[in-house]
Amino acid sequence: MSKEKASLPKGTRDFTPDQMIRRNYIFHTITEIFQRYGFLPIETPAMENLSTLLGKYGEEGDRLLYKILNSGDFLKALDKADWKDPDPASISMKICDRGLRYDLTVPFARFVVQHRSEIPFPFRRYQIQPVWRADKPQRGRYREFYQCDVDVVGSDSLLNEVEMIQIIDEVFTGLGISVTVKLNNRKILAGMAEVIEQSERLTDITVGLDKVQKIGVENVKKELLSKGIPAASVEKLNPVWDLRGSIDMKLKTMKEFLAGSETGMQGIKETEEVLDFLKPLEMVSRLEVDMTLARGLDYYTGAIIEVVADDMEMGSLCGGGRYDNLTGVFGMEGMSGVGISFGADRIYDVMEHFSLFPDEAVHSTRLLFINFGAREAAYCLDLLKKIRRAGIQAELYPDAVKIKKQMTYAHNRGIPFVALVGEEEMKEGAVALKNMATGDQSKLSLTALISELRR
RNA sequence: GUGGUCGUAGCUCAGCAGGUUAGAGCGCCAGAUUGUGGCUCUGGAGGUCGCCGGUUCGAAUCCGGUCUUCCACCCCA
Repeated sequence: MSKEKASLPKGTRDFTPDQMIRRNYIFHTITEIFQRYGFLPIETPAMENLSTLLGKYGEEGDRLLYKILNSGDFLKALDKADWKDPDPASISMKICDRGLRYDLTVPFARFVVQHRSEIPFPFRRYQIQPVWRADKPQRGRYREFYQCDVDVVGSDSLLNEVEMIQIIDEVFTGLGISVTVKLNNRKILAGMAEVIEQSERLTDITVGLDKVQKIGVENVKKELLSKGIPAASVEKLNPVWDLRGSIDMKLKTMKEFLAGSETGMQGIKETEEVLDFLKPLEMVSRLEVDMTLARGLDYYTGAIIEVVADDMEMGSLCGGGRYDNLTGVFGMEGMSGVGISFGADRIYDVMEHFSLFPDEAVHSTRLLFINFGAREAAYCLDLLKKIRRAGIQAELYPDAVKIKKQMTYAHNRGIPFVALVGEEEMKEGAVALKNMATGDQSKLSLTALISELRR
């Protein structure tokens, strides 16, 4: 019989207890802040109907969706043409009705529409769950990863954008990560496309703009030209490349640039308003207005936000923005929302890189009882019950193996105290307590032991 | 999805112009110490050299494929 080799699908990972304790530290920090801002938790299924997911993330996004093969005889759905001249895209649509969720925002929009009668608007929810993308794995890029989302739907107020940025600031200062928060507005990008008379090429332009820091202005210009955007239009963008200096200076230049675009000016106005609210709030993280920040997701319509770690190449740690009509595709118009999403796995990698995890995060068993045999073990069980009731994390070694082995186990697990209760201690009604750090050992009564460990 | 890269003991890695029984450190197990971990000493176990196929008298070493890792592009948390 051939043995199966233990392995995992590409891009997925197990988490060891050590890692889970650290991951939970991140989740707890984030959850606590979400709750403090009055957000309510929800969960949605790992799989959604494929129709819910398709078309929401752009062409690239559709490619990265994991599709689930239908149960039963899924081949029935195919006709002769499919067999003769197979087209993977159309075939997959016929044999897959469901897919794994790609993010938490679209399922949330679906949730809102479906539960509209039960939800008090504006609805503030948070959601921490894994998502799946069929991307090629790299550092900071996994096929299964956790997102931590907060969204407000049913409110146009820019106060929501302000709160999102506050939450970002609190989360990252809470975790001790130094970040830069980048802010832009889709309306500004749309205005730019308008001003250079290339509105219909908005996506190409934003994708190009997004690459400026990475490949440089000249290469971006080349790319735009190669995509068929006229040289005259590309040249008109020059003021955007040259943006320098303070936020106010950038906005001033952009106002002149966008003067002819109503949409663009609206974007500027919104951005200024958010910044005005933020000003007296004194953020810890650096806030930047970045006119080249694009964000790929198609559904953003207003503010767009991205957070990157300082002094480390790690993509974005958090991203989000305003989407005016996500629920519209599910038949519920006029419902605007803003939301952000924290990438827990990237946050973990950054914290690991900078050694930002506190030691106290590892809180496990404090006292181990050595097992001397059935009679002694039964006696220890009774002591354990009282010790646990006193709130002390304690356990009994399950097998009556050599003391040395049991001591080694305690040592390897970092358990600070060991209790030895053999025949002699049972007779005396005492417990021999050994402090593993100092090596000191003394005989104590149960109450003395409890008060010792409580310190 | 395109291009490249890595893969030897549980871990980190050495070995490789093809040639007897594939090594080290750490870890693990046992003993020195039959009611005591960490330190020390002694001994031991553990490898289809990612997987499949090819070239060769002979392959960990060369070639092809495949899977995995990491990287660039694309895109993104």
